[in-house]
Amino acid sequence: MTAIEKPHLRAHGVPPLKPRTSLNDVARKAKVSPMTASRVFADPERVKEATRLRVLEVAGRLGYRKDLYASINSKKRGRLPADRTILFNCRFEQLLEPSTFPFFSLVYFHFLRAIMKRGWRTVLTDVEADPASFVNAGAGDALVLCGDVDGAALGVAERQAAGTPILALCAGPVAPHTIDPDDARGGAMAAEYFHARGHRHVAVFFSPKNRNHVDRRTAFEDRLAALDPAARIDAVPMDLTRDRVRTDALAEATLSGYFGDLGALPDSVFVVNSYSAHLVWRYLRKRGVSVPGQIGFLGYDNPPFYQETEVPLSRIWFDPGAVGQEAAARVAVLLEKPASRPNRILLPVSLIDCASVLPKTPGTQSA
Amino acid sequence: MTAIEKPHLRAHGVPPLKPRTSLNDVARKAKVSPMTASRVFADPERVKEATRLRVLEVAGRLGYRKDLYASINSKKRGRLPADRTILFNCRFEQLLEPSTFPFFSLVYFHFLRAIMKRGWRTVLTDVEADPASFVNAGAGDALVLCGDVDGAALGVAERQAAGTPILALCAGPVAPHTIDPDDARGGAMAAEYFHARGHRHVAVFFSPKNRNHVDRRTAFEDRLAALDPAARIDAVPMDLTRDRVRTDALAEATLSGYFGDLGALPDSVFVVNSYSAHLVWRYLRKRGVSVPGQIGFLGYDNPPFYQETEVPLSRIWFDPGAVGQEAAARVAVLLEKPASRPNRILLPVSLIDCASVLPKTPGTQSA
DNA sequence: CTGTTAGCGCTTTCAA
DNA sequence: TTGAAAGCGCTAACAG
Repeated sequence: MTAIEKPHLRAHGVPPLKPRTSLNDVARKAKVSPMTASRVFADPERVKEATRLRVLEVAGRLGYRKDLYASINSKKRGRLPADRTILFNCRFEQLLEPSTFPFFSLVYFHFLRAIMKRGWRTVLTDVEADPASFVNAGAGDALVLCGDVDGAALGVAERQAAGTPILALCAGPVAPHTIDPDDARGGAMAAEYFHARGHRHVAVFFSPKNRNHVDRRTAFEDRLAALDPAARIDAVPMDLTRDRVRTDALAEATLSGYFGDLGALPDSVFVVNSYSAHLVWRYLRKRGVSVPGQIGFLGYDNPPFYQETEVPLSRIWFDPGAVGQEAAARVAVLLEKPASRPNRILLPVSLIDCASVLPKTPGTQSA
Repeated sequence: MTAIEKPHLRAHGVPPLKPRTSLNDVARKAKVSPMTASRVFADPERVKEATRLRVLEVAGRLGYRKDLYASINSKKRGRLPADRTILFNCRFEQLLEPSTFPFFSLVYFHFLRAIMKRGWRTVLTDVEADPASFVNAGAGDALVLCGDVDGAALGVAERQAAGTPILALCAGPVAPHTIDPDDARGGAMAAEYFHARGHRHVAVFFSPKNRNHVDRRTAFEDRLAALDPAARIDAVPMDLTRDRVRTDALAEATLSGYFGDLGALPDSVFVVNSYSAHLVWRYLRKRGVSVPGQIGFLGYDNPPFYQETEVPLSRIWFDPGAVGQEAAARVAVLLEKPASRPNRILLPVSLIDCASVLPKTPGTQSA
């Protein structure tokens, strides 16, 4: 009964375990056949009470517990499907440090609930943080990649999941099957929103490394230029690093650089992601710039803080719940027909208008 | 290759699946022994390239994928531990509708990360919402109950997890092993905080159905009475239902009832949970009652909104990350020694002072 | 009510 | 580099 060394587990950081008591051990000690012992746990009614109690007593004393893997495996006589596990990969940081609101958590939990209803279990992993445990998680029937993925990590994941359908969520087109918000539409809607209110000078804050953000910005610029060729757009890159403190410091510098002494403000700002929006809003508030009095504000995503400001902030958003549910539906399809051809689903976005961008009268329009 | 009906799965809402291609099928078609085919996937280097490619080709064509359960089961020759799965149960609602901040999500993700490092996987369930899928999730090596649990659901869970260690998190003493915040200390700290600032008339808002909240309130009253026997405490029950809209409506009524025409305000309010705190704060703000000018405010937990108000709000909190990590450590112990005796761990709480309770000069103290 | 037999799909071991 | 034999722990099917 000593601990066992299994090199291939050691390598993955799995500690050695003591051997378990098996059903045979129990049966032997209880002087019954393994089958009877098995019945005690699978179908107690069919075992005479005296026998059952004896078996249970022995089992308890020996610390017996059914081995799920063996159990499921044996049931495959009747062709029980084997695994029914889906690997859901997301950077833990994105789950653990929901900077302004728990977007990816919500995607995950909605996915989880929907897929469980279909009879599947989920194992959450983070290839990037811990490739070993990702590998250790074993095979899955499908792999969902949620949010940003590092290139190297993507490689590991794809190799591990070879032969398995892979679905990318809010990650851009890194896999054959993807679900993304309709970023182009989001950007265009923003342009229309400002234009309808006569705003002709808008600062766009975006993170150049995030594909979704770039798409939003690009579509925004294209649409605004089409609507109002003379409109002025200041595209301000605002890096989102993986270190929050650093991100905040960078933002501070960027914002000071852009706004300068706050002399000539743009008509409005359009911030294409919620964390940056929060930073921009704080920056302006701290310096006494009134929103929407002095400057219009349009954010992205839908964290609670947009609603808690003195004047609630308009924003464009898409529902994380919809992402999760759509993902579950899509995974179900891929599970049925693993060879489905590549497909990119765009989720509709919508605008919540809180009048944080005031209409300008023609006379007061900026040059 | 037709779909199969398995009554015991049907009952749990699991759809029938098609039989899978097995390693033997592949081996036969590729004209190699099952062993060689096995090596192609377990240890490719050891198979001659030509053979390997042939096997892979056939496997691809037949849509073969390794059966995890069989694989793990067979490895037990060397006495590999069996399952390594922990059931983590939490009401989906609590995960999906983080009213003001994602407390339980954070507990879960922290637990997950810590327990994965130890080589365990996690399956998330909600007995209450879906007992069937809970049962269907299979056996686990331990069960963690997180947050409120309904009595009946608790029964199902306990029966299902018979023989397995059960750990309750922030749920009160519903299981032999528990981890809870030190609510008594939290309440006492609140009392000391108000007393040190000369506040002698405090309204406590709490949810009578939540054990943690009641503990906080009780400890608060006891301690304040001990410090200042003449202090006046208004205990205001504020129900947290599972329907958010209803909760908000009830809160509105309760608050109107308590504050009336806002004539005689208490010195301070102490709200023992974050969602209620949010509601109380909004109520006061909407009616132009200034915090902390006209009324002091002490909240509980640590959602971001406490920091976003004009004057940040003081609060007592404990770290959800600590709950998750402590839980992982405790589960690890229970896994080693399943027969450990019952144990209740109290997590330290601390106070973040944002001066949202102003010191009263003796002359201005209320009666 | 209980036992016997056979077998789940894969892998270890050992021999060729 | 490959294969044959044996076995993982449990359970379906069928007998008694």
